Amino acid sequence: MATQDRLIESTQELLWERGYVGTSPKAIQQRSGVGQGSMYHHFTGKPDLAAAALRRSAEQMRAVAEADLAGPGTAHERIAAYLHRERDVLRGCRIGRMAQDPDVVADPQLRAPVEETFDWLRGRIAGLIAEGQAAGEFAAAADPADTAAALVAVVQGGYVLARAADSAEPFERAVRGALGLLAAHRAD
Amino acid sequence: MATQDRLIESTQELLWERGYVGTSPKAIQQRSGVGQGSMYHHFTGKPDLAAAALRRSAEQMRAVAEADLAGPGTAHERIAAYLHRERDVLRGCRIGRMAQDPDVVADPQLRAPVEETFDWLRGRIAGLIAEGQAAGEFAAAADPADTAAALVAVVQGGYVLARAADSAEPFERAVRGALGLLAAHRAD
DNA sequence: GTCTATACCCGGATAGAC
DNA sequence: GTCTATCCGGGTATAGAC
Repeated sequence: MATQDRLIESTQELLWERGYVGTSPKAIQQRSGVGQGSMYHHFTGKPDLAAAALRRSAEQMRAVAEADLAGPGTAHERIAAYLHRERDVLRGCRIGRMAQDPDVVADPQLRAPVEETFDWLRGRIAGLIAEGQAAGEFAAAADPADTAAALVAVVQGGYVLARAADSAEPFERAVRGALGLLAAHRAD
Repeated sequence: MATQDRLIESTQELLWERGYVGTSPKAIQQRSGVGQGSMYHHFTGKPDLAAAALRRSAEQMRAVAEADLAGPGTAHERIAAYLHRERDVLRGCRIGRMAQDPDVVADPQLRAPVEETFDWLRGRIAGLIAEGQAAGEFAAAADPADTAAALVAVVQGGYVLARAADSAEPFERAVRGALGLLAAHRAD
């Protein structure tokens, strides 16, 4: 693997595990096996490398979500597949985690991939809900964009509750609860 | 105000703004106006002081939530009041934020107040939902604990989406979306 | 109780040799 | 491209004087 890729991949992992403030250049060098000079040759510094890592994580998250959302089945089934996807719940969301870090939120280069990912995800799910409404699969009363925001929030908040409890259970409850409420909306 | 209280209060603020890793003893001393020696006289170190600050924040969060949840009105109205409470959305939740920090999650002293707060909140809301079901106000199909977890997760996840977007809008959408789904569950 | 001095390692980066 | 040396400040604390 190319040196840049090893740096980016190690940075992705560390950002996920320890956040932006908690991730040091030295730790990145150790995990990637890339030396100091080499790292600063390929990237101008920590923010630059973190931005590259976040862009890649955002791409990957999008691809993984799209795999479920574009799958077979009704809108409800595809949303349920997304929510029930197997996850390492206690690790949390590598993109959502960044939203807690003030240094990330303050830097447009770092915040952009985070913002874009959630904008896309909310829009994608809102589209599915609208589709389901058009097909008579959901009641038409709910606003698709609001409902989509709620569903995405349940996942992100589910991670918070799971980490707080040091157990995946609250995440699973939240997802079941959300799908239960959504089911009540089905037109049939 | 007593020296301890100034230290605790400043630590509460800094933990909220910058998280545990992002909060240094030096910053606490500067914000509180308390000197180095004084700080280490009253607390054994950063974890000790952070634990005291988190316990206090947990108490306060609980009191604020209880004010809405124990208010007048039906179960649905009280839950809606809690969800719609005026918030400085972009600041996020001072307790939920801690769940992202690996050093907090790894230290039982620090994680305990976080875990207890969310356990209490989920239980309190689950009780309200059960009450509403008994009164015929909600359909009996939904599991109260699951639904409560979903509602709490919507709030926590709403903060994540809002900070990602640098706007309160996604939070408000998520709350509206959740209440919209909940409304569909009303027995009438 | 509070102050100043001191310690030691880490964070984040630059410089210049190879 | 990569390595080692060097820099300066900050993080987190201890020691001992007042």
